[in-house]
Amino acid sequence: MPNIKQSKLDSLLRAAEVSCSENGARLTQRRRQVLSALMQSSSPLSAYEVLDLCNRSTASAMPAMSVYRILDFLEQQLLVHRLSTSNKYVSCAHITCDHKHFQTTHFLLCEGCSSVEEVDATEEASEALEQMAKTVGFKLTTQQFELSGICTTCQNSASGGV
Amino acid sequence: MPNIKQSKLDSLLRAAEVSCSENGARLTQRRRQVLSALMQSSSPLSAYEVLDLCNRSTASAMPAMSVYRILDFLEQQLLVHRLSTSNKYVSCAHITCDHKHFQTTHFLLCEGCSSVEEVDATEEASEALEQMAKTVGFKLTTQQFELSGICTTCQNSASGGV
DNA sequence: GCAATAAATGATATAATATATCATTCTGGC
DNA sequence: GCCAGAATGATATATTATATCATTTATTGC
Repeated sequence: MPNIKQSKLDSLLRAAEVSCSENGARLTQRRRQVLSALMQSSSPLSAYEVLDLCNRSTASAMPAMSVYRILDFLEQQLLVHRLSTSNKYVSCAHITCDHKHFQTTHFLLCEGCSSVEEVDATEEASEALEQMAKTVGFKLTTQQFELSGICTTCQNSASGGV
Repeated sequence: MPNIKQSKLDSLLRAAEVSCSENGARLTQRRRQVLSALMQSSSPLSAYEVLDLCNRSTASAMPAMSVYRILDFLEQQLLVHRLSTSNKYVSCAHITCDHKHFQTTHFLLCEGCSSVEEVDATEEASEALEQMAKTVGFKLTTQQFELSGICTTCQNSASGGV
């Protein structure tokens, strides 16, 4: 499960903290706990899965309510993304770099290992979708797409698992 | 709410019945009731919304369990589609025509009036998305996309509603 | 530093959504 | 009519999410 180095995790959390303070927000202990759980997971987590992980790592139990509140907060801060097709959450892949979402984001969800790849939309894809919508008079506003498929690793391993 | 003519509804239901029997399945009274509710709705409905509509139109109350079962059935028959971004259901737009889903289907969801437009993917869109996924080694399997936007009607009415 | 204020969290209740399971009814083939 | 399988009813319960008020923690102005 912790397929991430401690040093990496620390630097991610530090970047997240900076990002928050730039918005006049605080990355509190609880929020750090939730974000940390997501960062350490190799796959998206439901709110209650996050809750379980948090309550496994600390003595003081966190109420479910807090997890929802904190996930909302982290989402607003663009530190996590909510995958609406599965009602689960992933930490943002852009926390360490510039941490901007210039264009539409695509999430590639592996059906084999449940991993998620966060990629920016290509010009071609955005245009093709816009054009398609335009033919029936629709003006797109979607900023996020969730696509299912098989990742490289799972394609190469016949079994399909990790 | 019933923005569909009775004659139209009847022909849709008849087509659905034929489609079922071609698969060796039956469109029972209950199933017809559920499908009919979705056909008459101008926007996607949650399972419990379907339930309410069904229970408004008949004397004998339907248990929630049945609605879920029947929605699963209708989905397997490709008579309804489940929108995973909202956990709601819509009746298939292809029931009267050939009723086939040759390629990937896109659902255009209007943020103004909640209407849904079901369209087939264009070559360009499919290719562009595949190509994009390919750059990170993903092989797409998604057959359904849900895109948010504003429909023609809502674009033209300043208020944004119907 | 300290009271006043706002932000965050805790605690609890409950709403909304979905599934599991077994009993009963309906249907078509014999 | 009887049987087997399909469909539905009935009930319980799991899962997910929100509402609300109390309490604690941080921040600000003094």
